Amino acid sequence: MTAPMPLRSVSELERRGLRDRVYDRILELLLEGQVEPGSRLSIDTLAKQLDVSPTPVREAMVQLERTGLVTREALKGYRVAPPLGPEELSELFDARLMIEVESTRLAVPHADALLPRLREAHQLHHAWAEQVAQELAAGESDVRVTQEYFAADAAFHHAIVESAGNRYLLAMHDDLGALTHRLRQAVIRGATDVEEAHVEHSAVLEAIERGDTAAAVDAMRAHIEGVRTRSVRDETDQA
Amino acid sequence: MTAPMPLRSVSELERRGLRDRVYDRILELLLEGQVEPGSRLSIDTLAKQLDVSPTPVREAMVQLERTGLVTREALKGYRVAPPLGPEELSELFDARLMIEVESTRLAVPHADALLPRLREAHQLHHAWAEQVAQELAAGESDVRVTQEYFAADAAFHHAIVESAGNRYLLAMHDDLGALTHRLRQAVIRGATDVEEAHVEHSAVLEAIERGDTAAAVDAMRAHIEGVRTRSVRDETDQA
DNA sequence: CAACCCAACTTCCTATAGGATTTAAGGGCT
DNA sequence: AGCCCTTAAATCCTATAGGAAGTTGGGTTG
Repeated sequence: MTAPMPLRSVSELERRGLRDRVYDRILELLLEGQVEPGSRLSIDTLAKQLDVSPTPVREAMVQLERTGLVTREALKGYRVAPPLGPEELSELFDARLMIEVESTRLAVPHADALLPRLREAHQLHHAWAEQVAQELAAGESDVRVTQEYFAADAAFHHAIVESAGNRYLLAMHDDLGALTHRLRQAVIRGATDVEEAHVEHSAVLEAIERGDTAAAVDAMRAHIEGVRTRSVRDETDQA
Repeated sequence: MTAPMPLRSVSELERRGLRDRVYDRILELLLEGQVEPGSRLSIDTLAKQLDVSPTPVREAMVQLERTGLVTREALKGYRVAPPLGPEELSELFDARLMIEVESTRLAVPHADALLPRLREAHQLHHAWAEQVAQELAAGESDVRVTQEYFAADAAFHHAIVESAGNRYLLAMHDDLGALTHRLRQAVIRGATDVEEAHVEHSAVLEAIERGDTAAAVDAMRAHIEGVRTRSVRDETDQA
């Protein structure tokens, strides 16, 4: 007979239709940051580009509306969401602060499961941070390198929130993740930014390794505030 | 010429297509709680019942997926989400606790704008709570009365989160709102529940009136924990 | 010259049709 | 009887067509 085999249940293998693949493809386009904010996203045009009919594209757009990356106006179509204004930025950081601090608090007791993945993500973050720093020093800017750096950064935070063991916290964090991503693209300005971020990550990691909840929370708070500070600094530099 | 008239900008009058109305209609059906969890939601059947084509229904379902009220399995269709298990319930309360406590903290400084609406919501909550208590004493249970009571309760919390002045907090709170609503339907068991809830609301209101942030936060925390306690108590009573 | 109006085009939105997949039922085999 | 396979119905999913609303441009009028 079929003994208790480590067979992953079918319900866990999530099945995907065409609509989901179209969603992923459009999401890529948006996160690459090549399309400028405010520009129109024509259903028919996207359908032709992706070589599918408008119907699944339309459904993917409904799904994308949720992420905040696109805005919809009935009978007028979709647009790439405009860039975040100062007050939206501030509110976004406040929300992230709340979620990540609480997640850190809840995650420290589960450090056993968390630490391996967190160390791996931290190491990747370090490697790509150096790459980015090198490129900045050389005056280049490879899109793929920055993409990988962002992914490593996101993985670090994602691991912590996931280990908090609260699916709603995780869902909220992922929701903000897309908006945060668009923010990140504007944050790398000085070469010191990535290094500072890595140092702050290290502080969080070490506190978790020691099992020091209070220190971990403080370190996370300091990190988020650090990102906020660098963000507004770069913003004003740009102006 | 058109002087600076108090004309509400067109962008604020949200335009609505058929898809949005279908969404509202299906949402009503789900929040009424008449459809049993786990049952299938056929696209075609819904389309016939609402007398529209399957296309807008399909898009409304994509939108509903986000609320957590329905679950989707590709090529198999949609189902009414199963009832929340114990751990999901616990996580939901933790998430609500985080959001509402933080919102209370942020809302107290804006008490001027908040208090009028909060007092009104509180009064409504009181009125409907008495109605519910009367019906429970008489052994009846009018669906519309409990609906109104839930709406008043939601309005109270919504007012506070809205006054926090953070759109992301508000969005997250509304997201949890749908799930919370399904939870509420199981919470009214003893007649004392609604009275206890009202007393706890009063404590929150009074603390905000005094401008006492710490007390307001504590009162809100006590309220959420109170709901949690009553929820699990009624749950075990039922078993 | 500016403002308005009208017409043609573009785009979105809903409805319908057909292909693909799942589900349920019935007959045959072990 | 129990299990499996096959067949039919129902359902979901994608594609296409046509109607409705919005957008753009040119022409006209004050």
